[in-house]
Amino acid sequence: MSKISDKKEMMDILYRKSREHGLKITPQRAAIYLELLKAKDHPSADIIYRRLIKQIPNISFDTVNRTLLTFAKIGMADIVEGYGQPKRYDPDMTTHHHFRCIKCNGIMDFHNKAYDDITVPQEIQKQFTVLRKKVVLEGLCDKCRIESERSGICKKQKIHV
Amino acid sequence: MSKISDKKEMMDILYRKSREHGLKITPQRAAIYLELLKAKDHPSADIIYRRLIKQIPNISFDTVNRTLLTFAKIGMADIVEGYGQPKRYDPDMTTHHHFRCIKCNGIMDFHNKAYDDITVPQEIQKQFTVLRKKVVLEGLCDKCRIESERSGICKKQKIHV
DNA sequence: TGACAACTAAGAATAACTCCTATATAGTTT
DNA sequence: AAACTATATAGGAGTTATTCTTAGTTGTCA
Repeated sequence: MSKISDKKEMMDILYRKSREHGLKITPQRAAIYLELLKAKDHPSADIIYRRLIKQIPNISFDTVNRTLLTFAKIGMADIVEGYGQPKRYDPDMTTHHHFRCIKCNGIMDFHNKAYDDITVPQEIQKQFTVLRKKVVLEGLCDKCRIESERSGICKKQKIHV
Repeated sequence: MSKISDKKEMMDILYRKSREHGLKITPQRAAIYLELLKAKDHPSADIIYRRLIKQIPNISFDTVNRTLLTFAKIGMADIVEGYGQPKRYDPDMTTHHHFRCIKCNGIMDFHNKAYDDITVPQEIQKQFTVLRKKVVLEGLCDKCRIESERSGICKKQKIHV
């Protein structure tokens, strides 16, 4: 749930950042960025691709994937932490935090002042240059919790997460 | 840097957890678990596999991968947050936090009382069942920072992270 | 407006799993 | 301690996600 209010302002980011890094602004790149801004679900390259082919039927997956990686490199998007499987992108570059459901892998953004203000320990500051900090909460979303309960508390002898 | 002092105690976990879930203790499984305990680098299945074939030459990658996933399912290992690419495992199940280098992808564990004690916001508690919480710090490790600086502050027209 | 670095589509190649199947074996049960 | 059986295994095939290659195209800057 990115708090992106002004799309024009966001497109300025595309122009400014592209210029800064000597990158060209192509129709594909602009479309990919708009699609990412629109998305609230931390989409993978494949999902963005599938949304885009409706408007640009012959865009290639590689272009989408490459462009999203470029956005991540120049600080126009973040790759959100996942646990294997496809990379997922987030156009919200402001400090925010994540709740992740360990069952459905859904990630929910949230903002929290106290979390924003955590201080980096001395021992870490000495060894590393910290550019970003975030709190990751993990557990079950309501939907998955209810499902787990419905499917029986704990069938003995069977693994289930 | 997992704080694992007593390997015998850790092997007990293998026996206890396996029994709990009706899983068999095979030589492969024990070897995979020992190898994971030994590792301090949050290895991927492939890395564990390559370390193991030295002692068990005909072990299959699938067995290693499947077993590590099983460990994660029954709470004997964690899959650490990654950004695409292979899943990486951590045998340290105690609450701890991560620093991740955005360049070399190295992950360093650290413990911090203040971070352990952060409280989950009401809005999250209402919607989700939080099972775990951790702070993820991201940036550059010393090695990569020095390398970035050496390769020029910012070659214009070139992207580099 | 022309040079050229950056970009593109399409498809091939690679990486990282994941599934399939026939065989083997751990942990009972007898 | 032999038989049983659910689970595990090796090896290879299949799948998914990503990256590379190539030939041709297009923004940008001079």
